[in-house]
Amino acid sequence: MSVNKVILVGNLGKDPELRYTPSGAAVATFSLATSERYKDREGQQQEKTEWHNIVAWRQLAEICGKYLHKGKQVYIEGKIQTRSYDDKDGNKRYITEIVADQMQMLGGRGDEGGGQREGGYAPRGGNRQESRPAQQAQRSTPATPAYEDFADPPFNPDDDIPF
Amino acid sequence: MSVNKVILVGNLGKDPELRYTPSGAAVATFSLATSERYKDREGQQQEKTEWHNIVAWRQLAEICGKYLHKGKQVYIEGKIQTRSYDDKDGNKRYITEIVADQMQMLGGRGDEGGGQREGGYAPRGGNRQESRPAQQAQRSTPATPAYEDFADPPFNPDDDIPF
Amino acid sequence: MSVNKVILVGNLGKDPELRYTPSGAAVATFSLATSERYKDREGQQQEKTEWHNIVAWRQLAEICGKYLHKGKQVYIEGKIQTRSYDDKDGNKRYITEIVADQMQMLGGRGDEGGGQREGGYAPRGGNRQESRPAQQAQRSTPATPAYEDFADPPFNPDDDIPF
Amino acid sequence: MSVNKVILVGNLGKDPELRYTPSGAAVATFSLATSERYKDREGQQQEKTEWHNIVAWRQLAEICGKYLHKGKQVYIEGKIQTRSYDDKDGNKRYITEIVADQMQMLGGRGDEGGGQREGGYAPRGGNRQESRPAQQAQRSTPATPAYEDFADPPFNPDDDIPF
DNA sequence: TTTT
DNA sequence: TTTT
Repeated sequence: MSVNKVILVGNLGKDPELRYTPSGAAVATFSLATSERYKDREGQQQEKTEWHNIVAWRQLAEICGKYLHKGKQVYIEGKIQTRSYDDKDGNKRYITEIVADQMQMLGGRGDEGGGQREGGYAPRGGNRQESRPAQQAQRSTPATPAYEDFADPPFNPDDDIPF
Repeated sequence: MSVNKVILVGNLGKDPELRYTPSGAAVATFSLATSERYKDREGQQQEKTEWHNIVAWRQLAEICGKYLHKGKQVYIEGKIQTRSYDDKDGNKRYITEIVADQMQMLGGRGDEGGGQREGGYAPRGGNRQESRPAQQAQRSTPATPAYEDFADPPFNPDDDIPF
Repeated sequence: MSVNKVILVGNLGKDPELRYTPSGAAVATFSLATSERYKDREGQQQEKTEWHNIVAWRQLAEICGKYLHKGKQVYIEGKIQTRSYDDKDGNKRYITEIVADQMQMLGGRGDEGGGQREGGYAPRGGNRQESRPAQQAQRSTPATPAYEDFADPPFNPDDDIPF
Repeated sequence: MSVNKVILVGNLGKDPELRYTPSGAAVATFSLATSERYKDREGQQQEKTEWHNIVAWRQLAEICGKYLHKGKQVYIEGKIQTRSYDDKDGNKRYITEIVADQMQMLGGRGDEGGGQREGGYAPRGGNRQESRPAQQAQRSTPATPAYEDFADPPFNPDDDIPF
């Protein structure tokens, strides 16, 4: 019953740090700058930069560690998460991070890209029919497209297409 | 290198239609209304309604078919897709649809809910260590949280947590 | 060259607090809960709640103060912002907030609503021609719609429509 | 009570077309490509391109007409809108467009940028107090930041700041 | 019609 | 700490 979604386009302040948990899961962290321009009361153009702590896990972490670098412009989609930890004086501290579930490299040539999703999903589908029913080819074309016309299951257009 | 994302909150115009492809994949379709209020030049409050064609596949289709109904308020996240088809006169026609990959029921109690994603993802992880290393419990609390402090891999907080 | 966008659907943890700056600007603050369900390693359904600090300014603050209350479900669109302040021991602390620029009440009847934007924008347009050229009514209908067919300038459909 | 939001990152297929309505409002139109990669059933990498019809009005239209060009990578935020028109045979046709309300140029150097919003908003604020109350400078630093600590009204940090 |  |  709720939505927690963040969309950022910004530049990395440093190269990502890639680490591994004891059980072997990759985790990449980096900071991302977004900036906003505004005019102050003297009418001067000013700029204000916001720094975001980005965390990526598993396959997406590996890709971030491999392809991102300081200054790179990226699109990040994820969720907001606040963790608590105890600082050196034993006080509870909070840190807010963006847990990425999608990353897109933007802009530069020399930047090989492709959208990347978190998680390394298993392939869909499986035992699908190779043969297409003959009558499908003969179906008439009604004014309203029937369900057979849905040409595109998400993420795997070749899978399970009914015509 | 691109992003195609739609976020809608609106109400169903009718009950969803749930169908199956020849190979057995579920597909649900429904129309969703969003409305915008504005003042016309006479200063009268006006309302303009936009109708969106929503398509959901597989597990998400099943959930839509089972739980959604006319009038229900939902959050939809997905992508824009334009399909072509031939109308009864043989002319090429285009229809733009929103292929949903997330749906959230909103509003009413009596609406059991929970976020729903397209696809029925397999569980992550697998062979994870059950035992937690003893030294983890003794670690000091540095000013900067270490990677062991990342408490929350996305979607499966219990999996692969390093402390 | 950057984007900083947050979209939340959640419920208020308390009634909003509405205050005014010395110069008279309204500011509303409230916390918003979003929750995520997941299965732990014992296969038990678990829920994790994230609390977001929301800040709204000016007209949007007034609306939040007037219409929102504890438990209300809302859609919030805004940006992430981290402020620093000095705590009682003189240490620099950081707090991350969502500065709202749109709010939508969701769900309940008895909730009069309508999308609300930050800022109290001035009306658009101004000296527009009341008379519509006669030939507009006679224009033919080409296969490709001309610019005159754009029926809908955003947010104010009656303003500046060319036909 | 509804949300209709689109976020796109893609490349222009052609230079934008900039036109003016009879009453003088600028309107820019262009098509934007987003592409998705997927593996077909032979395991071959495939690409599917989606073309979006973008419409921008007024000040944003002028900026698009001036700075965008074929191939340029942009971020677009807007809403989905379907218009109807009559084709040359007198049949009602529908076209779905994205009415942009924000545009960001991405990527290229040689691309002067800055976020652009639809509408040419009037400046906020106005007669604000120049002098800051003396006691503000002396306030103590409580554990919980008070409202006076809100350092940043959106879009105009210098306006109406209470300390 | 773009881009990788 | 980035970028324009």
